[in-house]
Amino acid sequence: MSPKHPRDPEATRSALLEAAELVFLKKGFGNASLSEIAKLAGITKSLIHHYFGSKEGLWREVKVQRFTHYADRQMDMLREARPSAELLRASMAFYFDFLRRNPQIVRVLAWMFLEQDQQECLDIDRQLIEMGVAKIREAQADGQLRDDIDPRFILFVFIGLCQNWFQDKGHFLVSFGTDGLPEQLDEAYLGAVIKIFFEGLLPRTGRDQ
Amino acid sequence: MSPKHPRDPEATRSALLEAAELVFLKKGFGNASLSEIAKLAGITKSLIHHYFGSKEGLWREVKVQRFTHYADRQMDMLREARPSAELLRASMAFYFDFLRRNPQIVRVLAWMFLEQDQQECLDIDRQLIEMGVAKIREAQADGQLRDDIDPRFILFVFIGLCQNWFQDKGHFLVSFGTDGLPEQLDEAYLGAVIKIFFEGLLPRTGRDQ
DNA sequence: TAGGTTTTTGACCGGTCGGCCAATTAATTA
DNA sequence: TAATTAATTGGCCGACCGGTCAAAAACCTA
Repeated sequence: MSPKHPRDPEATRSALLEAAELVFLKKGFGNASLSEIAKLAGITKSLIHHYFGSKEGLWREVKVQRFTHYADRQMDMLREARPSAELLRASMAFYFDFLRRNPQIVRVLAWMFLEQDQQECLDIDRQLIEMGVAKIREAQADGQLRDDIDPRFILFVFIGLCQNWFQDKGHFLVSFGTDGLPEQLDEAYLGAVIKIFFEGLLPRTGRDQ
Repeated sequence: MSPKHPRDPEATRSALLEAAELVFLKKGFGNASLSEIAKLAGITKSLIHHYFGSKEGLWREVKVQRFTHYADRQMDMLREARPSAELLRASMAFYFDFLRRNPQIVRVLAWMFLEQDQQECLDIDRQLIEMGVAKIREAQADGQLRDDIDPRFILFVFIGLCQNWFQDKGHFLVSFGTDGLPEQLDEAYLGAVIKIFFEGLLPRTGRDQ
């Protein structure tokens, strides 16, 4: 006779992680309670300790999981990007779109900032940045980007302009208003940012694009 | 004979607020405990309820206090800024410097994002934004800034580029490294950002500045 | 000085939290 | 099938949480 409660440790584990991410990202570490997470995952609180040792352990795992997923996708993008201004534009659109489809990562990064805690993801992150900086440096050497700005600042601004939108988009909606802006606000912002990022705010007097 | 425990309600109140800001901004609302705040302020927990009603009340007051201070200074800046590209540059430096000297506001804003809670400061904020947008629009009409970008996006990017630095500066330091960058990293970043923001990344072929 | 008000205290409450443990149930191995 | 291991449960613990309350202490007013 088959058991009434068949077991599936991996499914349990991932259900737990999923529930934990949901609750942690909504309420933050301190405000989240293990009982709520357990209930949402359909298991007992004790199982959390069985799989992750402690509340901190679970939170750490949630962050690492999200961050590595994030890093993997970014790495994919960087690998296939050839260094040129045109492809930097495309990379920006790609990165922007990734954040749009994975809003969790923006919250994870915000929590990491507030908790001053980024230790676990340092190595991956550094690797990511080295790749990005190298690409930009090449494009500068090619004369496709101005070379009087440190490539690290360029990359930082690149990332920040995208993240910032999804972090403060709500702020924009309620305080800036959307009168006269197109339906697809995300695209409109991205378009504006790309213009500013590449061409700047000052009117161009020459015939350069 | 003089009393052993002289009273000073205002001093108590502000000591309480100061301690609360410290603890709340460090740990967040959920992780902070009233006992810790009270201890730090040198008073009893009960006094918190006497002055602010509840933990939420105290947190709200901390945020409002910080935010209005922030808004006041920004308002000062906007009032005296004449609309021109040159003064937009100066405004950016001013705003940047304000954030540097008031790192708390960056954390407050981050907490507000994560808690989806900006209700209390909406009116002030909207007022601020209207002023900023008006200035930019004037500068566009004068031909000092390109006018094919919505001024709201310009203001948003303006603010974001500054905030982003102080939010992710730590990230920059550990992952980007500082080799070959000047001692005053803040200034170096500001300089780079101003270049990008106004002139863009693409090489300028004409003789325009 | 007498009476009333505000500030401050310390003891206390019910509730929830994270964590622990012994017992039970399912899966694995021999 | 028997023995072992892993997954899962429910009950329980001490600690701490935010909040309440009555009383003491300082201040104000008359």
